[in-house]
Amino acid sequence: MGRGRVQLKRIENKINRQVTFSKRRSGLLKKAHEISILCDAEVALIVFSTKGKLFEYSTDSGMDKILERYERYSYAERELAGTDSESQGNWSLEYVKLKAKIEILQKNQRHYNGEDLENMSLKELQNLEQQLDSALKQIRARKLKEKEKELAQQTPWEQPNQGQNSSSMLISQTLPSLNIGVNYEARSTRAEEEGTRPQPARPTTLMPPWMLRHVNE
Amino acid sequence: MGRGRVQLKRIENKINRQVTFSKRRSGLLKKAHEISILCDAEVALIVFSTKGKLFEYSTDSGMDKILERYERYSYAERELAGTDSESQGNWSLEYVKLKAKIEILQKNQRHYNGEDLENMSLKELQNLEQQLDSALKQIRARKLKEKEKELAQQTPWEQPNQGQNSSSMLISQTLPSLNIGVNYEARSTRAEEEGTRPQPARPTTLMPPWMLRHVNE
DNA sequence: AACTATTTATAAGA
DNA sequence: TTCTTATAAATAGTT
Repeated sequence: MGRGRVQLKRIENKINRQVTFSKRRSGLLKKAHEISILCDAEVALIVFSTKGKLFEYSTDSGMDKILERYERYSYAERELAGTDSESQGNWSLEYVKLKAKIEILQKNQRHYNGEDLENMSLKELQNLEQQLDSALKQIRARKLKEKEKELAQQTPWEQPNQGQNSSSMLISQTLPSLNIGVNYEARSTRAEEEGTRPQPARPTTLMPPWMLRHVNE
Repeated sequence: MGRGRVQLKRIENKINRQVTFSKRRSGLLKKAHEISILCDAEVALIVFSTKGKLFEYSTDSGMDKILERYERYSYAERELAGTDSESQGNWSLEYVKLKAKIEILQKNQRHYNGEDLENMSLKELQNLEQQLDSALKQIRARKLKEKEKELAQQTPWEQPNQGQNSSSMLISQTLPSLNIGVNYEARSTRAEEEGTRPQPARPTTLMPPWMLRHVNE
């Protein structure tokens, strides 16, 4: 568009190419934005220049979310292809497994949110209920503790009870029933999240390691 | 472009929006392709229609490669620190990122299990409590329904409930221990036109969620 | 799905 | 680089 037909061919003149890139890039971004607004679409656009500089546009839902959605969407189709296409790259297997693990975790989380219950059996539901019930108990115990602490802070003359010991003890006393079983422990030592406390060794895991194998690998 | 100025605003008329979407989409894809050829750029374009249908374009290097490159690029920017030992391989960054995501999900899940509450504030605890409380309500409602169904099945003169539900329930009740793992959520093949969330008839993980809990560690 | 009247995008030039 | 301008392209409204 402009003073001459466009030939779909790499522009050899470097300067020219750079200029055209700049112009067309902004045009492309603009149009991506327009379609997203006008048509209520979710758009993600990524452009790397020849020199490797990144330009991007994404609907306000955010690039990551869209890419995730894309992964989810296309993951299914790829998987149907079967093992051979995946298994050639050593890492892609790893990757796929991690993805699968995430899927499972997310599904699980939906269950904990009371979503997605349609296909659960009675037994599964009962287990889930019990689990949540006991979790609630612990949370309430903890809440109480927290409130006490708050109150204590309002009475400066009192020595504020400083016991995270006592609190955690209380908790584990309240709810010993679930933490039975095989101690499958393999945490990596990353502590990037916020409250980085040296978390007390976690007993955990009712599931024998061999069961975990599939998910874990 | 066309017989009237364009207003950057969602087109309310549904038909119109759909038509415009179709036209502009092809225009956008074309331009994406053009810039990639003319300017030798690497381009990835993802568009989800309102109805959730996916359209995509990517330079021949392939969508995955570009997305990977993107992740690497933006990841590097976001976390200048970086796990140096990992960052040499291109894929390992992806890997690390997934790992991190899993960590977060797991941490979350621990909270849902009533564990790891020591560092949560009162407000967080309250939110969590509320969340679990409502989840429990839903679970109990669902349980009730499932019980009813079970009862109905014990009366042979009644129309036998012909659900995939019942069969999967039977299976998971009979031999929960064997169907673990591996079944990475067989995704149903994507219906073309249906609504936003193509996840209606989810065919259950064969693994009971309460077992999955221990994926946690 | 085709057809234009117009608006936009942009290749060249300054 | 930025602006200007002639023209090619894209496309809104129509058929």
